[in-house]
Amino acid sequence: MNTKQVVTRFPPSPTGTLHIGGARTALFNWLFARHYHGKFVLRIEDTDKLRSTRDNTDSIIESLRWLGLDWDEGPYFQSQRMEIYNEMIEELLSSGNAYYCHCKPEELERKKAEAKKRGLKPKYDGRCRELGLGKAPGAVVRLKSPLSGTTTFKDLVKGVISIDNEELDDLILQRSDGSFTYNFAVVVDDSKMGINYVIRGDDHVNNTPRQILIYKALGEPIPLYAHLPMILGPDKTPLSKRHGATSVMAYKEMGFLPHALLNSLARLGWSHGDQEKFTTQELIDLFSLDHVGKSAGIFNMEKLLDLNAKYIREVDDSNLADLLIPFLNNLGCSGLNRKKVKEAVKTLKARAKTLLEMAQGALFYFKEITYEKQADEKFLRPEVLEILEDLLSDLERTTGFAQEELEKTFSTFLERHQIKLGKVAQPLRVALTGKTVSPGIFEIMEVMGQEMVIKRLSNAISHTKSKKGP
RNA sequence: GGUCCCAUCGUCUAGCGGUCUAGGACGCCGGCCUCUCACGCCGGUAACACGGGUUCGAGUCCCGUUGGGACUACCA
Repeated sequence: MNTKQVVTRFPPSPTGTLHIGGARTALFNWLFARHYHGKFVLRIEDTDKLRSTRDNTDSIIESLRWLGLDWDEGPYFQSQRMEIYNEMIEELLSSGNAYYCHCKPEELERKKAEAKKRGLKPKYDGRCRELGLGKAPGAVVRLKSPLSGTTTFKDLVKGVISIDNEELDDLILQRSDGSFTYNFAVVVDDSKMGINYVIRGDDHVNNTPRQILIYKALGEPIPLYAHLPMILGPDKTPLSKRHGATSVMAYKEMGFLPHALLNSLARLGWSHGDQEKFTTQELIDLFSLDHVGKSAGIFNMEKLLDLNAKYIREVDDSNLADLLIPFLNNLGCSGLNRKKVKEAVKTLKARAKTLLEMAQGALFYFKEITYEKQADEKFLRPEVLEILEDLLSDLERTTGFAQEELEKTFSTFLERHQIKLGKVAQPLRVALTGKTVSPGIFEIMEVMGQEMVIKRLSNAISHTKSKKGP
């Protein structure tokens, strides 16, 4: 039995915000670590000084927190680990597993182009490999990798993958400006941090043999790998900024619940029979790499929307009100009465797929309304004036504004006029909300309260009267 | 070009040689419910890329074809 603790990691590069693909990678690493009661490490790969920003780092961290993906160690910053990389370079140099190369970039470029033209592999020719060159301005450090043989690893999702070492050339570990390359830094960090499961995007499979070679040169144990399939946009190309909303924070702003996103991400590439909905605990208990699919998938917005709607319905009214208030504020509603928001939420929760949508649907409770043109023309007609006026006087007279009481008031009203509810419901709805679509009229009347209902109804009546003309 | 990876309904997927005339979910289309819209409920639509093997038997294993994708940087 292997008693070694599982250690996974998520190493975002702060050259952008956390996007859907990154979030899924983080989630799988997190789930795997939690499932095995292991450790989840966060490491910021900010070696690209030009493109890495503090804002992006903060935003990535905020996104992870929002999703509820907590880490046990870190965040580490690669930019603060230069001494370690340097030490490792020295070690490789002295063990003969790496060497200085003095070749000029332009020269290499030229050779590469030439090789390509002749249909050969554009790889480094190993000119400086055995020269025993020393440090010099413009020199880089290269890995002395095996010329023959194959490098094989058993990917936990893809199976055995092997590649001839001939395909790999002596890759650069340290650049001429002293900085370190990605493949090198990753291996050093993963190794130093004790990462034993590397779960990452599919786009790294080709890097894996190179990294394994570095582990071997370092004499360090090689982790187990699991490569996750890519997430594609609707056009079947890898998800990118072009696809609009790809950043996790954008989903927050659109009114998605973090758990809905999480659930949705989990189901993209992983499955557990026919189950679609999972609590976080179920995800942790059930997650395993052998039910991760091998093929790339398209991120399905419709399904996320549906899941989000389902989860919204599960949140209790009071919490939902708290979640909704910021969205309402953004839409210009201030000084909100929390209790009224809660009552409003009750009427809206089955009708909104996102918090934003719900806030928009709740606006008529909290802001002055305007009549939608179509609604106005179709339902606020002089023919219904008489009925509306009579209804208004009934509503003014009644003392009960709870739903059941309103229903009673209405049934006697309808009986007196010998009409069906359908006849008054739509005009009344337009009068109260300005729209033809809303929650049930009794529900909204109760939430609005007598005063507002009477005011809106009389406004609608005078508005309709004004249409008659002289 | 080379190397590597991938291939079930429109989409996410179940399927780990027989239970598959291929199941679930989203979407879409009907219906019921009904004061509108939703919710809910009921029903329907729709897929194993192709061709060879292996086997008594293949969606499931092997090979090839085709089609996607990744990598091929002194980016990560």
